[in-house]
Amino acid sequence: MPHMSYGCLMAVDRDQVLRAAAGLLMRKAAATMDEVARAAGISRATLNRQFAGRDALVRALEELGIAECEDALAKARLDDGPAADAVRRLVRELEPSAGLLAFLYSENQLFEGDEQNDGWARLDANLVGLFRRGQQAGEFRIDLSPVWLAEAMYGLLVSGAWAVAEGRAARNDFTQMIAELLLGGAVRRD
Amino acid sequence: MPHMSYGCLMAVDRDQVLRAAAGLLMRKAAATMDEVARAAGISRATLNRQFAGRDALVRALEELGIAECEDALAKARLDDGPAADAVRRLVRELEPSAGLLAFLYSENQLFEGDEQNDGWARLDANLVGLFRRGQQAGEFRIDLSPVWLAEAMYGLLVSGAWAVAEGRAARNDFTQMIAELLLGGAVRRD
DNA sequence: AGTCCGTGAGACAGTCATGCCTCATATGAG
DNA sequence: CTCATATGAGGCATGACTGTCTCACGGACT
Repeated sequence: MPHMSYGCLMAVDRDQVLRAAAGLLMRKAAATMDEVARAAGISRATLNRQFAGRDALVRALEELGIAECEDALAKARLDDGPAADAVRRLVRELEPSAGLLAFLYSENQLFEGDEQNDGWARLDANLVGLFRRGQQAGEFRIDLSPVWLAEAMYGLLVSGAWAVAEGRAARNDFTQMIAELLLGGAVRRD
Repeated sequence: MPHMSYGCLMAVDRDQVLRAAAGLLMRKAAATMDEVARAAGISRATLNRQFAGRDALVRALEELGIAECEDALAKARLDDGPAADAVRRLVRELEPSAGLLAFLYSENQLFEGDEQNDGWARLDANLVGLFRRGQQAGEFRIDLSPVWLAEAMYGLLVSGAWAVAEGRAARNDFTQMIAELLLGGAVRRD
């Protein structure tokens, strides 16, 4: 039976490993388990002790992504105030998770097996609900479906993460450029 | 020496194979060469005769994507009329290529090898130029960089392709929903 | 009919990632 | 100090994909 201090350290390590894996896999989705381990600063053996196989790692990454999104949704208080402000808060809260989201976005393997984590469905429902609320309040245009707005927001988050990762955009502009484009579009307001 | 009719048929086949490969790889990026061959209705042997290895296939897919984008850019006449209309024309012309673009978007393997096809750079330059023109003409807002607008357009095309592929959006709405969101955003105009 | 050529099917070895194993080591607990 | 535990290093067997080969079949042209 492991000591409590060990258990505690393992939890920290597990999270660090997950972060490092996400950072690497975002840039190189076909990375070897050995590369992932090296990126996390641990050996392949330890990585395999913590995650039984690549599937388990990706699944854990998915769980982490869902948990972070749920945290962001909670912190953004989607039901408070104007929907546009809620969107801005949400994008800001989602920024640290953008890299992980970008990886999960490209990992369509997950959705291939028909059993997909229902956490995404819950998140989608909340997001769609936010855009629907904005429409019903007269804030948002009604010729774009809430489902599409949610999907587009996800896509813009991924694009933003890529643009920042490749140096095509400044990290400080992340929240602004995504939220402003999603809300206001490219055409100049008069 | 192959007969002319053979050469002609081979060209058609090559394109059909590329289409089928794009259609499959968009949904399952890790598909086997055998699966790709079966999706294209040919045997693995023939697939390997047409494309020497997986790399060659992906490279050919990339070439096809670039060529289609260049065609779309040419047909959209980016320099004619209001920039917003040019964007709408471009999205419409790009629609048939959206699936292929979605695959290439997730194939970050390409950009890992530092030698990336400069066709993308040319396309980027044209697209960025379009948004810059819109800004200079006072059509587009200037607080969003042309580079980001181009990146966002690419991301929205991919998101749209996914939404259509998963049945979350109607194919008929593709052009409209992308162009309108990119140009006008979610907030209702007064 | 005869010939050519593309194709499909199958077999083959080579390569690589994976998962599991053992062993030596260092660090922390008692 | 002694011991336990997690770790790193390395080896090994398995499985999957790949690239290439051979052979037989069928269609097209002469």
